[in-house]
Amino acid sequence: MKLPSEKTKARRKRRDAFQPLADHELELADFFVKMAGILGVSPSVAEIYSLLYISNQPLSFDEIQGRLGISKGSVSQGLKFLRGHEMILSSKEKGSRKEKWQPTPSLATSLVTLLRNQVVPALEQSTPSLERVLKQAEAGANAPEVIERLRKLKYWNGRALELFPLLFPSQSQR
Amino acid sequence: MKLPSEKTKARRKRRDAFQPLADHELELADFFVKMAGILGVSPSVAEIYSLLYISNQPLSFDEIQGRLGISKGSVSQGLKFLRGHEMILSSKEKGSRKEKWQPTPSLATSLVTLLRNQVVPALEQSTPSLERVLKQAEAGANAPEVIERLRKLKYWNGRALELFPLLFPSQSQR
DNA sequence: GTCTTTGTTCAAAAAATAATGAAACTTCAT
DNA sequence: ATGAAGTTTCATTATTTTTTGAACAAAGAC
Repeated sequence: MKLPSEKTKARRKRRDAFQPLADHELELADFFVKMAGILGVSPSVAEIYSLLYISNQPLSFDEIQGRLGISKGSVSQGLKFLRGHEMILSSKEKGSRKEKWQPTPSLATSLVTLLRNQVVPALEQSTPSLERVLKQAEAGANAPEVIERLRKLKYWNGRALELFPLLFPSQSQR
Repeated sequence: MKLPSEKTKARRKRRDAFQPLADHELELADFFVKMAGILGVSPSVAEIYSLLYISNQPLSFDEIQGRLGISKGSVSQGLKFLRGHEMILSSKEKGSRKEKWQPTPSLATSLVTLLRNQVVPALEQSTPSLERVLKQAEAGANAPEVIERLRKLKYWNGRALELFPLLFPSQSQR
C-alpha cells in the first residue's frame, strides 16, 4: 500500500472546474487510506471511496477525477475494484450517458466482502498444501511437537474456513 | 508485502554448511508468506517464522541465515520483529553464547497479537479525526444521508475498539 | 585489557506495487 | 452509419517497501 508522497500531491493538477477537497474531506480520505492500507487496498481506491462516501450526491467519473486530481486510469481501475467488491453502485440519469456513482448502503457489508475476498481464497488454496506438508512431516523423522504444530495449523485452517461464513454471512447465503 | 522474485531466490547463496530447505519446508514457507501478506508482514519475516515452526529443535541466528540463505540484516530485523510481537522465544544452551529460537506455543495468540498491534492503534488514532469530520459536516450544508453515514462510521470505529478485546482477549489459549 | 564471535544498524540496491496518460475501444445520440 | 463522449487498457514511470551487506557495537573468552 502506498501513500502518495507530498511531491505527488503537490504535482496534482488543480483542475479549476472542480472544487479542491475541503478540510473535512481530506481528513476522511486520510482515515480511509489508513484503513485501506491494513486491508491491502491502494490509496487511490480509498480516496475514491472516501469521496463518494462524503458526497451529497452520486458523482460521475469526471467529477471524481477532477476533484481528486488523479489520472483517468486510476479512476477507472479504482471504480472497477470497488464495483467488483460491491462497494459502490451506479445509476444513470436519463438523457446522460454518464454513470453516477455512490457507496452501497452498508459499509459493514462492503468491508466484509473485501475481507472475505482477500482471506477466504487464500485459506482455500492453502488447504491441500497444508495436508501435503503434514503428510510429509509424518512420514519423515520429525519431533512429535512439530507434527502436533502442523496438525494444529491444518485444523485452524479448516476451522477458519468454516467459521468465516458464520461470522460474516454474505448476502446471497442468507 | 513482497514475494521474493524467482531471480532473488536463484541468487541466494547456497551455504554448503547448511541443508537447503526440503519440499515440505518450502511449501509451508509459501503458506506463511501468503498469510503474512494479508497481515502486512514481509516475506523474510514469514520465512523465518515458518522455519522455526517446522524445526525439530530451536535454531540459532546462524542456522536460520544459512538455511534460508538470506542476509544477516534480514535475519536480525526479522527476529526483532517476531520478538516484538511475542511470536518467538529464545533459550540459551549452557556453554554457548548463541541464542536459540523457537516459536511461542500458541500460534493463535501470536496472530492475535499481530492483528491487534496493526488494527487497534489505527482505530484509536482515527477516533478524534472522525469526530472532527462529523462536526464539520454537521456544521456545513450537507445531505442528511451523508451526516448519517458519518455518524455510522464514528459509531463503528468506537464499537470496533470495544469489541476487539472481547473477541480476542490478550491471553487467549488453545 | 584484547581478540573473537555474535548480533545490530543503516545507507544503498533491488524488487514490488501503484499511478499516469496516450491510444484503443464502446456506446449511444443523431 | 458516424462521431463525439465516456471509459478502459496497458506500457511506462514514479514511489514505496524490502533486502542486502559492510561498518559498527556488544559481550564473553582468553
